Amino acid sequence: MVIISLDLQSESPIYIQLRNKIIEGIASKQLRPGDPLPSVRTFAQDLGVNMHTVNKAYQLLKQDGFIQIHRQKGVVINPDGMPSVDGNYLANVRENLRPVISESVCRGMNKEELMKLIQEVYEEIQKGGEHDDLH
Amino acid sequence: MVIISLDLQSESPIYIQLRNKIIEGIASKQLRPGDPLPSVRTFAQDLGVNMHTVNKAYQLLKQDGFIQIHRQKGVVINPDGMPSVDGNYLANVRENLRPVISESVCRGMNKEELMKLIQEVYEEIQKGGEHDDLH
Amino acid sequence: MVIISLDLQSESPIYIQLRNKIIEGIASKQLRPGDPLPSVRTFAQDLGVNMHTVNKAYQLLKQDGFIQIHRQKGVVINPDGMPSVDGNYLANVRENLRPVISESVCRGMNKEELMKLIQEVYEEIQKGGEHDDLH
Amino acid sequence: MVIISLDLQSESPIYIQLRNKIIEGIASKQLRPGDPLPSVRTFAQDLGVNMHTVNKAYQLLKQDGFIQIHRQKGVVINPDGMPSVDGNYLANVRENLRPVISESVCRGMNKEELMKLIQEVYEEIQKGGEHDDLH
DNA sequence: GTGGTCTAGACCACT
DNA sequence: GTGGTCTAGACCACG
Repeated sequence: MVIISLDLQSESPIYIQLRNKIIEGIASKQLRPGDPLPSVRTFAQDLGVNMHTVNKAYQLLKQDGFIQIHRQKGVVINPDGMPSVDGNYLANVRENLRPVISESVCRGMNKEELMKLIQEVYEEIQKGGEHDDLH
Repeated sequence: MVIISLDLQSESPIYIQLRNKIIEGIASKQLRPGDPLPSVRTFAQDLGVNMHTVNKAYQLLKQDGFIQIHRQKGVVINPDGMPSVDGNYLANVRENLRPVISESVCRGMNKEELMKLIQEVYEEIQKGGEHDDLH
Repeated sequence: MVIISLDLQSESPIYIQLRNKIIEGIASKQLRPGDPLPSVRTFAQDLGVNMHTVNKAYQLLKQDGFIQIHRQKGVVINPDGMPSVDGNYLANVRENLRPVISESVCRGMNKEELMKLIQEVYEEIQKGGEHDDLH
Repeated sequence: MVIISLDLQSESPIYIQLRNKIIEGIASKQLRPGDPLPSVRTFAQDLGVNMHTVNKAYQLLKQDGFIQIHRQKGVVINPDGMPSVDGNYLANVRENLRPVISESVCRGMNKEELMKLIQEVYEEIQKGGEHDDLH
């Protein structure tokens, strides 16, 4: 599995960063449905954080359907596929996007520049996974 | 000035919400450079929040160059124009966008759908200001 | 507020017991929408358990819409009303009821006895609140 | 014997699920007093779970008088009849029912709806056995 | 003072 | 060995 780097000084909680990193891993196909994730304890040790912090990230991911916490196999990327884009999620994303886009507009970005930026990030995410298909 | 609605149960701090709402106001041209903003005290009372909270939002906005705070004239949208898109800001946006886009990808949105969503939000923001150009 | 008794020896986790007790309090109208709940710390001290245990119960209740965790007012019974009976919840209840009812059937209870038992518990819950309308 | 489906991601332990499924089988008369149950080993293999897990379920069932375990004859549904409804069991059921009923009340179910739900589940259980009286 | 986050360390149930 | 639960104690952001 690819190295996950956390910013322990960041304002955003570690468990949120971890959650996001794992989601990025899935988006970039470095992690695929059915793939195992480390146990809370070993992962915590590897990352240099507390067990509970990893657990909190796992609980979030489980709640949203990204992973399964299995009684036998441990933790795996949800083999039944990812959660879908429901109305609830869409509303959420819109609400998250609003301030970001607003600020960009204020700062003078036009629609084209914004679109280009989004596209760049989009491709950056996909590119993250093309180097190692094996993990 | 248009009514600002805050979600007091939201996970995001009130002062951040307030900051964002004001930025949205600027983006939608409901607030224009030179426009006055309420004093910390009256604004706090109108919103039903703590004075410190409004002050914190103002400090953030001032720091980023969105507003100016004068002892006599009070608070105004920066008449010298808005801050620009510097490398620092761009890097920040990218970092904020990554998890959102990643999750959308995981949930099965393709690039076109994502672009359409962004565009919708973009236009939604601009539309917010077309009703009352005066305030 | 009425005394809440927890069984620290029980097999069911304390935070689940606490969650249930609070729900029972709402069902019996000892707790009404808008009523405040103690802070995690004071409640923990009153109950003789750890802060995190109370917090976990609160998080569960918040997640299901029974309470709101308010930035200003602290924790309150959801003033906008209780969550409704959706399909998801119904399916859940059925799944929980199945083994209980099955075992009762095995042990020789007929439908009438079962109904009577349910009714008794139902009225027991409502009766819990008739003594003190004030809290 | 009818297929038993276990949810390996469920929060409730597998051996409890298994215990309950067998009790449901008895309640629906798919399993009758004297009927044999698979040996621990074969059952474990069929279900794809650990031998200890099946054993634990059997021990629980034996303890409550639902099954008998003989060294030679193997495991059978108790031919001397099922355990009865004693005060201990009743108190237990009431305690289990309380939170479920409370939550239903909170969510706005009235007594009639609740009764109807119970009745439905009750009949669902009985219906489970009408297809194959033989096994 | 409030909840949110994080740590360290412990016990237990489950498989 | 796994996750689940609980404790004690700490720091911080928020209001």
